Amino acid sequence: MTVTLKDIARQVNRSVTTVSRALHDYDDVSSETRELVKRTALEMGYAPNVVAQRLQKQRADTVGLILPVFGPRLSDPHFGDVLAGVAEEIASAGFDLLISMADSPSDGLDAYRQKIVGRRLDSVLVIRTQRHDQRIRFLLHRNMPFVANGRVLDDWDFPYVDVDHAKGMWAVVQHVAELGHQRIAFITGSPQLTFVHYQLEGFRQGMANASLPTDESQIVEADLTQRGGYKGAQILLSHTIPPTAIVASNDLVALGVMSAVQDQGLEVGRDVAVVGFDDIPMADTSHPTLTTVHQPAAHMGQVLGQMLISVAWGKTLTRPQVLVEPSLVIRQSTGLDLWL
Amino acid sequence: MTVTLKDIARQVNRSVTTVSRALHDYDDVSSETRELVKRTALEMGYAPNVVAQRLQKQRADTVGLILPVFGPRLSDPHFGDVLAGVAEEIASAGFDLLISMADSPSDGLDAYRQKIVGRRLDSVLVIRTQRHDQRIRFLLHRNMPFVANGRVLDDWDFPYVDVDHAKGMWAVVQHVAELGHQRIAFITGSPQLTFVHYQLEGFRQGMANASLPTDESQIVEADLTQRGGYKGAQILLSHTIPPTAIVASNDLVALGVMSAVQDQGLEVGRDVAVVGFDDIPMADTSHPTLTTVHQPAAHMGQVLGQMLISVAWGKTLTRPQVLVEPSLVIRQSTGLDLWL
DNA sequence: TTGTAAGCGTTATCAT
DNA sequence: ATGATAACGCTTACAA
Repeated sequence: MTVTLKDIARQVNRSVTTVSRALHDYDDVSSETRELVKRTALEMGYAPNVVAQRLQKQRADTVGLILPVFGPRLSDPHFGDVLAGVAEEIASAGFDLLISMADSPSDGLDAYRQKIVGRRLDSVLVIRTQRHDQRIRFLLHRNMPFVANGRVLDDWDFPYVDVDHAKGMWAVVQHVAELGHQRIAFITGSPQLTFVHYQLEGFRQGMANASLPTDESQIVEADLTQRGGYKGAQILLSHTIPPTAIVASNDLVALGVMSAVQDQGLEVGRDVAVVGFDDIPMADTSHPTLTTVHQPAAHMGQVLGQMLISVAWGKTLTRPQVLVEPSLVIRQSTGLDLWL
Repeated sequence: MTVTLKDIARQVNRSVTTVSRALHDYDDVSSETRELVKRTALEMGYAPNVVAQRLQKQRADTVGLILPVFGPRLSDPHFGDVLAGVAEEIASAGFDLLISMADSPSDGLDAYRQKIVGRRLDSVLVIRTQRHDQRIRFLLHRNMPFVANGRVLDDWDFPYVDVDHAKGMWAVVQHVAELGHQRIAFITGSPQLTFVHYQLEGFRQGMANASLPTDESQIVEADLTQRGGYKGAQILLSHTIPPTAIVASNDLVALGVMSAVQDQGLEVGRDVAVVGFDDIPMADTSHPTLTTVHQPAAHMGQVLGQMLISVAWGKTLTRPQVLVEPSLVIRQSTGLDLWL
């Protein structure tokens, strides 16, 4: 059925070795043979068996991503953009992206073992890092090439790309406080997540810097989805003294918040200011448009992709830790003109 | 460095064969040896070399997706949801999802050749089908296992899962016409795409059924993104007689349309009705919420996943062609209450 | 119950 | 310029 080197060899009356070398343009094969081999290969519809090549070469030319059970879904636009950047970048180096889902809730440690030790992957992308991330501990311990999209709180040395969430959130609070808001609420994801941790840090520092007290009851934890934001906002708005501004851990949550605010008959930007994080495309076309913190998702994906390829090749990275500066994008949901 | 069967064999003083059989629970190996082997394997941190297993077994346990150059981006929520369904489903069968990007604009025919003939993939998912799709022709011709998410216009027999776009769009027009709209515009993607073709068919039939003339200048082609929708709406609204309703090929486009409408100082649902297609999560939290055609994305993904595994195993499908009934979801963007 | 040997398709080494 | 041989790590007849 499938055409192998052996088939071609038989056809052209040469050895398998010669055929292999001819196809790879080795210069110790006569031009006639080379031509003959190449033509025959084409005619017979030959394509190399990548699996065999890999067994021989001991490389997989593949970057892996293991989706944690409680991680971002493939349908999260920000994550999708990062991933698109990664895929694009590694594709240009001939690498593929292998996505598997962690079956166990143990963050897929088993999956890592199986895929990486099993030589199926040359390097691994770790996403949605946690404050003390078992996956990273495991990968470091097994000495496996990986790059993380996010940091950890432990003092470990490993390559990552992250946005400065603390600084971003600090700028958010600053902006909202300058608009005159005093009761600023925050809908977060699990504080186990590193980026949430840093956002909280930035939030608290921002509040302190604006001489505002941080009311812990104004900080609610929710699923990092629109539904989570909707529910979180409902809780906050039902307080006897509801907040006048609601800040969210990401844009999806913020969109849910806007929806809840509007369903209460309130106007976003006038009655309640809303701020997100990520700057997904939706943030610019929602109504009102969403004030948020911009993350260069695709670009970060590309950087991640380059790093993943470098570590896959065993190179040492010239710049293993990349911390991207976020930027505040002020739009209608904080109703700038109305509050000044 | 890496632990192989040979290493274990040496350690326990048995042959590689015995070790292999012990690990696979063959019953012709003594329980003592089995225990010994398994314990040693665990201690040594053994994980099978999947590449070698595959070369031997001649299977890849991998489903492939080759992203066409002009296809949906990973950041498209609807597509992400479908893909999540696929990934989830095939993961439970121990399959992985391999994503590569077509480098050539030739729809990735080369990529198909390389990956499938190269035995790297057991089956392939084809997305965003075109009216006469070269990829499908190629796959059929090479007799390769695949499942398409979408149909073609040629009379070919192959497995697919699709939504009845014609029926969905027909229902949209029906709904909008019943609200009293006469000038109904349509922002589409390229008519080369099968789903756009069927949407156009449904649109025209719906218009005819409502005794409305189809004005071709009211049908504009755009990128299937929010930006595309924004631009398309701008064009339509600048007509001397602008439409009172704008229907879009998907929700992303519709969200862009809403944004453009609102930027013109018009109110969506009152001045201009807007309808999308897909029912992405955003459609429910946008402001106003978006009337759209629901597609059971995750479910379709799961069905696709099951079919992909079946064809990968060479099984014949009991139900190779699945056409899902869409359902109209009426929300605020067609301002039902206002028009009645 | 265990071991030997062949083979999956490819590439690298060493002869010729 | 070409070929024989071994090796990558694993599975599976077949033998013992």
